Amino acid sequence: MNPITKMVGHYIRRLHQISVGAFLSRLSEHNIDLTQVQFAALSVVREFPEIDQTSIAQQIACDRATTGGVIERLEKKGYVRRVDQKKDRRRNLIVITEDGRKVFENAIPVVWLVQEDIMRGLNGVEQEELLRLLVKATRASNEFSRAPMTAT
Amino acid sequence: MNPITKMVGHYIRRLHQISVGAFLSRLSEHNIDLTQVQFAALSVVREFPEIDQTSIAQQIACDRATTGGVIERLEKKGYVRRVDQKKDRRRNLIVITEDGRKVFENAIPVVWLVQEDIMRGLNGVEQEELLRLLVKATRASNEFSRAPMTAT
DNA sequence: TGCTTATTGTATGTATACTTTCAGTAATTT
DNA sequence: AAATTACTGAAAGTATACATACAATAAGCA
Repeated sequence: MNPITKMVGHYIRRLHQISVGAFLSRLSEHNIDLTQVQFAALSVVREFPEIDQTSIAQQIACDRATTGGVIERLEKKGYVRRVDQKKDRRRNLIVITEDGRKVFENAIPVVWLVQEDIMRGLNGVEQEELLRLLVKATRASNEFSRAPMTAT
Repeated sequence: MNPITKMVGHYIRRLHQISVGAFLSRLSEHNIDLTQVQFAALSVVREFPEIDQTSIAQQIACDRATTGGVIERLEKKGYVRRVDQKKDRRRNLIVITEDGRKVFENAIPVVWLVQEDIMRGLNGVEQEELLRLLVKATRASNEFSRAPMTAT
């Protein structure tokens, strides 16, 4: 018996693969060109009208380098704009565009379907319990993570 | 309230980040140079003395391209060897080396510590329940995944 | 036997996700 | 005011993780 079949990390990796895959196929079914992380970034940019990349990184729990790439791809698709700021010239302020807002709103109902896809093997009680345990475990280890979430 | 804070996928991604991070720091504390996936691949190569890349891919649930890269890095470190086969010249047989065997065995106890790290916020009952739910959800969605696990 | 199909590994391109390092800029301290 | 420290974004390097396409090879079938 292979030791990996008893390791949580292995199943977390698997479920992450499944989650990413389900997200992509569901959204492309609806002709929406967004990844999971791009959706997360867009949701933050929408919520906070003028936000810089470092703050986005903290909200979506990616590091600055990764977040920079995510924003770059969103910008290339025309869903956000980078605005130079005069007050602090190190920072880019990221602003959602009309296209970005539209795509995000179209994506929301589809994204809820993905939740079902991921947990399709579990009944209602189990689904709630999995979410609860994931949140609890994540919260407890958040501070030990390289890119901790600093927002609630 | 940001919608991503209610999405399972978001927490699965977070816990995966935490898991990968914990794995790397624990193992580097013990001067072992292995990633989670490399460990998984090594464990399969050890269990099946003469195995080809596609079969490894199925066991660790990565696609062939990704697995090729993993094996390449393990080969570069001297933990596995690629052996040309005469019977079927498309296939490489992957064989674990003595170094690889040693590293793997040293890694095993450290890897168990990682399991604790990941679930440090949960009590014993919750830890078992999380593992159970992860296994159940993964199994149910396995067939829908791009790189399904074909081994038990 | 010859043709078609399937399989294996690889190459290329994209997207996360991190590390380190760096330049430019701002804030703080002396 | 000058020096130090901190912050911001970006660049380069590594490792998954996929899609797609391809060449070489093997297996199946007519």
